[in-house]
Amino acid sequence: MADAPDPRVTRSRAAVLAAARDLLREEGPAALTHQRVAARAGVGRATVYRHWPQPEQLLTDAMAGVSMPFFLDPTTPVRAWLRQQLRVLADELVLPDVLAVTTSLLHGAVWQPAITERRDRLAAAMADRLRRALASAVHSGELRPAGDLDDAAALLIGPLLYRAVLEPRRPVPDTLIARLLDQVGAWADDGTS
Amino acid sequence: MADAPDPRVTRSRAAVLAAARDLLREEGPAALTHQRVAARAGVGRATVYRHWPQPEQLLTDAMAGVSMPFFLDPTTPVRAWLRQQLRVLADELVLPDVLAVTTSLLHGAVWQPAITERRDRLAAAMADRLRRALASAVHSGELRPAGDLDDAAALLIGPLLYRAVLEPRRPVPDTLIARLLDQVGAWADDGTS
DNA sequence: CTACTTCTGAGTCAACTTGTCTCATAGGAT
DNA sequence: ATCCTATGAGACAAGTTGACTCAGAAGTAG
Repeated sequence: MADAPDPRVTRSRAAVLAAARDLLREEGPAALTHQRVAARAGVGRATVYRHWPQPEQLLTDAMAGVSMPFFLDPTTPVRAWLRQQLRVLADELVLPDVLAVTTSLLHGAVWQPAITERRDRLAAAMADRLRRALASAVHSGELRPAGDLDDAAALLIGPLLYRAVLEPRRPVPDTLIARLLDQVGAWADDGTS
Repeated sequence: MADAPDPRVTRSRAAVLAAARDLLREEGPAALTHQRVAARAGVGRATVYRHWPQPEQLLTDAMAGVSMPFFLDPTTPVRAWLRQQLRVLADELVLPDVLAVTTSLLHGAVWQPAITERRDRLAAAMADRLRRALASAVHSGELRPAGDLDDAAALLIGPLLYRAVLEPRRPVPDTLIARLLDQVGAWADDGTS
């Protein structure tokens, strides 16, 4: 039972992680050295080494602080839920914290196996959630799909990702989201246009 | 007139850039230190410093070696040309060299102004080329657009980018590309289905 | 072929960073 | 009040960085 967490440990970890998140957002993952994080957190350098012997773990934990709870708990009608989820995703993706974590994840995944695994889990989770939600809509008769449901993640999230990382100054209009929705298939008219 | 390029300079630059590209592909931009590049290129460390005083320039030049000549010189019918361009783009994006440059570009653009500018130029060029090609198709009556042509880049390239950086093990089937094409608008029947 | 200019690579050097270790001390449990 | 443990300060060797020097090789011009 790890039931008695020393308050000092809790405090140190929190301060370091907050500093790491700030540095990640402001200057990118390369700034997450033990020294800089320790200085920013107002903490001894040795303390950072104690809790995170390898800088990679520090980056991982800092990224984990920004979670991505998208496409969870679908509601009916699925179309309205999906529209709202895509809207939220588009808006969140351009937030500095989220963008920093996203690009660091995509970038790090190319060369660091630990991050590759994280990325794969995220991608699989998103694809799976979307597939399930859409499958339920198909089952209930709300949606007549226009193609493989396994492609839905790429089709729906892809354009939002493109805007966030390649054209960050162009916001995603609601009309674009509507277009993405229509592309998934034919939706039964539910009055929400 | 810089008409007399010293062969020694040419040779050194070529060797260093080749080494830099290899390192970028194999280990990412963080590996592009003067020391490692010099060692890999079989060149003196001072030589690398002479030509690229700042490591950032070295990264930029190494990335420039992998160009992205997509969506150039549209032909008619535009639909067939676009399908072929998307096919090539999807296939190229997963190549190690291209993927390394792409993710480094997206990642670096978040914090390094020089790379931000590169990314913006690339994004603007792709959007512009696509917009022009589609506009000509509209003008010739080949395409009846289903929405803003300025969104075409995000709609067409976004899903391919998503697959490349988030689901690199899932190839892009031709059926997905066909789906992307149909989403741009209604194409006049040209017999190529 | 000779004399010149320029680039190269090896090396030195100080400043800095990294990872490890020690130790006095303060915060927190009992 | 007493013990325990995490902390922060600092020391330390090893490695890296960026700047510099210099002899010699490569290339050019006569």
